[in-house]
Amino acid sequence: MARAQTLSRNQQIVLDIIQKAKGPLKAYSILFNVQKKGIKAPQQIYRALDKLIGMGKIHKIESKNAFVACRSSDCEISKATAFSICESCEMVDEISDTKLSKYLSGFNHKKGMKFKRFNLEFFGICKKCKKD
Amino acid sequence: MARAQTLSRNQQIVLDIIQKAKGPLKAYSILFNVQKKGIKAPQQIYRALDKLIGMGKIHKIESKNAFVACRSSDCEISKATAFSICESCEMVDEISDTKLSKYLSGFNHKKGMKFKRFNLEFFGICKKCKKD
DNA sequence: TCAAATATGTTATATTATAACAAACGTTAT
DNA sequence: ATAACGTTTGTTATAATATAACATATTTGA
Ligand SMILES: [Zn+2]
Ligand SMILES: [Zn+2]
Ligand SMILES: [Zn+2]
Ligand SMILES: [Zn+2]
Repeated sequence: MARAQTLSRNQQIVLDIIQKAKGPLKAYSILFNVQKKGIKAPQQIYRALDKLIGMGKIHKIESKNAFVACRSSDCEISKATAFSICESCEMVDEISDTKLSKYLSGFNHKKGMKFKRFNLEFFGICKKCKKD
Repeated sequence: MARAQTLSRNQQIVLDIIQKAKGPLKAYSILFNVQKKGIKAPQQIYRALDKLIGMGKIHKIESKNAFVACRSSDCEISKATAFSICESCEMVDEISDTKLSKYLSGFNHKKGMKFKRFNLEFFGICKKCKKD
């Protein structure tokens, strides 16, 4: 069983650029940024992204088709993710709120479905954008 | 001010097919299904989808890039949406739980951002799929 | 050291979504 | 009525996002 504790070359390159970024990055923007490092095809990016998501190192912001580094130590397996998203500047902030997370993790569907995972996205205008 | 109480031709066609569907529909699958009615181009579908979303008649399931009819009378403006999604059969069910909705609508970000809207997606295996 | 699993490189293609422009239609005010 | 306005439609082209398929290389571990 390959419990990938260590990242492969491409995975590390992709993770680095996502972690350094100020905001969410799109797959093709990552691709353009790493072409100098020898990565040439979308597949290579998407494969790294998939693995990194699986490890909980990054998250996908579904409403934006973009990727952010995980800033919380809680969600190593990305089972319970929540984000705040500014509709003006595109800023994304990972929410780690224990109460919220517990509340949602304990939430059960009336129709008897047991949830394994959730993703929550809040939208609004961030403080910085409100000033303008 | 055009308060579209009434749907346009294409909007009605697209809404009809989404409402009749058993599960979420993708834009291009809608397109193929309405070509007999004279709709020929993706633009026509996406324009109708945008308007219908704006009216709260349908919702986009972000993690699937697919669209479902609104089954709840609560979310006329799609400000507070929650879904349960089966990872096996792709079934999507809109959750309308007043307590959940109130809890999330009242949730405020620590960093002072005021939320206008949220979307929540739960994932698991539905009852029907569990039996297999 | 050999087999299995994982990662890579590469080309091609599928899927999802928007841009741009022209024409038709439906209101409403004059 | 008719001009003016906003909205909807039709249409062609293209952009952006994501996966298929296959060959090779590298790592892991029995
Ligand atoms: Zn996280
Ligand atoms: Zn902002
Ligand atoms: Zn709804
Ligand atoms: Zn199911």
